[in-house]
Amino acid sequence: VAATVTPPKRATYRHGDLRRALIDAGLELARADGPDAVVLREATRRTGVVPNAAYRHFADRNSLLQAVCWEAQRLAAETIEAKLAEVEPDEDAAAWARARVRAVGGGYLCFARHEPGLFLTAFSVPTDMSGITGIDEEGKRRPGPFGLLAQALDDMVLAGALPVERRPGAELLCWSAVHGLATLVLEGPLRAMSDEELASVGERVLDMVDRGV
Amino acid sequence: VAATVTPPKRATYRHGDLRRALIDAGLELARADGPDAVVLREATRRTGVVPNAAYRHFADRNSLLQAVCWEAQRLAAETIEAKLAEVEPDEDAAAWARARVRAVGGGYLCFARHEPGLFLTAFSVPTDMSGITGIDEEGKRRPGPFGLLAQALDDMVLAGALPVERRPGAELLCWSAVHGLATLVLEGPLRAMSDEELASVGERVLDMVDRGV
DNA sequence: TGTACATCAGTGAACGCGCGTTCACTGATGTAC
DNA sequence: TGTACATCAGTGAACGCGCGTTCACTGATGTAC
Repeated sequence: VAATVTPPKRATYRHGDLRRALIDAGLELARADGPDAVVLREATRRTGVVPNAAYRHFADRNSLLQAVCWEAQRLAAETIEAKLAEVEPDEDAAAWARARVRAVGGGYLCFARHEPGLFLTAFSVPTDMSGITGIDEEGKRRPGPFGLLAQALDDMVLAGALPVERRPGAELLCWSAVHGLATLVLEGPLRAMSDEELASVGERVLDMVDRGV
Repeated sequence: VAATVTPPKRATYRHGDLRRALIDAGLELARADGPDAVVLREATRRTGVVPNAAYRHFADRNSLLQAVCWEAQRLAAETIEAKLAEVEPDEDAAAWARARVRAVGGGYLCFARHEPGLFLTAFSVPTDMSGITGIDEEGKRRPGPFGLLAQALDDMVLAGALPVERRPGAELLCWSAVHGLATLVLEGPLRAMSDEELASVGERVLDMVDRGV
């Protein structure tokens, strides 16, 4: 859709960090038009480099997409963490834990709304993120979106807000509900929905999860 | 992925019902590999016709895809109707209505599981199916998947199993939960799930909806 | 400190592919007289 | 019942496009002596 944006210029022969630059370019493409828009040639073009240069850093187009996908997941996790940080501590531990789970869901929906392309890239590209384990970022291991949810649910159990026997698999219930709403709104038949509508339906979905889990 | 399967042969110059044949071919492509696989040229190839012949019946590739998408929705509706038909009447009107809503969800998941390509084609191609109104089929108007759900929820209200004030928008809650599970399992990070696992998680999601709506 | 050389990041040119779509055509059909 | 003609479904050939990927290369860097 969008034409080549960045005028490719470079002083040095070596690029510096081409790998990083390609991922960033791919991220922009994904942001604008979703995972299918992560086109190897376009990424190199925007980086001011010849197409095959990418093969020094990625085995093929798919490897690049994979890297972009992880990055998108990391960004999603950041949005969720921001929402989590907004939750103010409550004396009632159960209520607080509950609020945190809601915040995870809210952050997820928020990310879907504001970064539709990245959302699709993060969550509909075949990647194994089912583990609770996280994502590398500058060396540290941090929990991904799924990990944050799992953690919040664990906290609910600790706070006595969720019976232990209901805990296993609870991630899936939460995730399904919220993910479903997100995709229906993004690519599905609910695209016409306004921000307010989404917010209110979002709350209702979270209510349902809260009551039903 | 799949090579050209059908050897193109035709006795008459005129095809008979090329439009129908192209839709059917497109449906096969969608069944095998999802909406992106609905490729105009391949559809004509399988129909034993020259590529541009398609333009007598469809304005462009997208029109064909749209037609295939509707057809896929119709098939989804049929699966759901089959599940609905299996629900045996209950003296308790409320319980029966409840069971019918569950059946709608179950049919949806069932379709997603057995026809992943068609499922994606039906529900992730931009189409306005938000109306409760249905789909043309041999002249008759029949409710689509969404319509069946709406109807089942209406019945719940009538049976007193759902407070009227909770009715508006309830479709979205149900649909989100079930659709989310379906897409997570299909293209998302839960692809490894076995049939049994899916069935049991499916039940739990339906429980959640049941309790939470 | 200076030179020889291995390393490897980025280049230049090209490949084969399949796609959607357009053009001017030809062949079979159905209708009017 | 038979012929002239309009209609339009399907043909044949071609277009431009952008993609992923491969090849043999050249230029800058860093290390060993």
